[in-house]
Amino acid sequence: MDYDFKNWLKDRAPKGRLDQLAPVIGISAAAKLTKLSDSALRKYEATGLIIYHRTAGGSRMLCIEDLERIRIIQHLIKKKGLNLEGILRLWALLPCWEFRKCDEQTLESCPAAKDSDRPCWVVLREAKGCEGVDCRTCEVYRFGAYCTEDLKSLVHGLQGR
DNA sequence: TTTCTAACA
DNA sequence: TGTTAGCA
Repeated sequence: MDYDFKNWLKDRAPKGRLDQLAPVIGISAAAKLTKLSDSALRKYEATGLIIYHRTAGGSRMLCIEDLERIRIIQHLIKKKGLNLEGILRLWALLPCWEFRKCDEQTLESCPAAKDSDRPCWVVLREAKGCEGVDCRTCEVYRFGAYCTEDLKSLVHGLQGR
């Protein structure tokens, strides 16, 4: 298998002049923008669905893609009947080693690759880390949010069907 | 203004 | 699931 996840992601992720991953607003402003409470947004983070930026002082900061991620979570809850735990488990099934092209040895010893309950970014944060990669910029974390609608079509398309 | 917890709809 | 209140 040799899927071009980076290009796929480039086509789906929100575009714009601004860096989509740069922290731009605090949680209070984000709450107003999304019409949710700041507690609800913190709950998403506590569950493991989103990794917010933190300021030096420890306050959460959100980027454009975080807002898009919140929109997707809302869609999955309201339209698809999932709950927060369900979304987490769905994302836990992403084959992260395919995205990261881990070698056999790395894959064998990786706790995230064996865990079907929690996404790799949750597992590896409480464990060691993924070769020092920032999960926020990782394709697994980012792709996960966008794949839920058409992961199958991606796979079919890449197999030339 | 932010953090977190807990009660409650 | 999400809001609100109370607190530091």
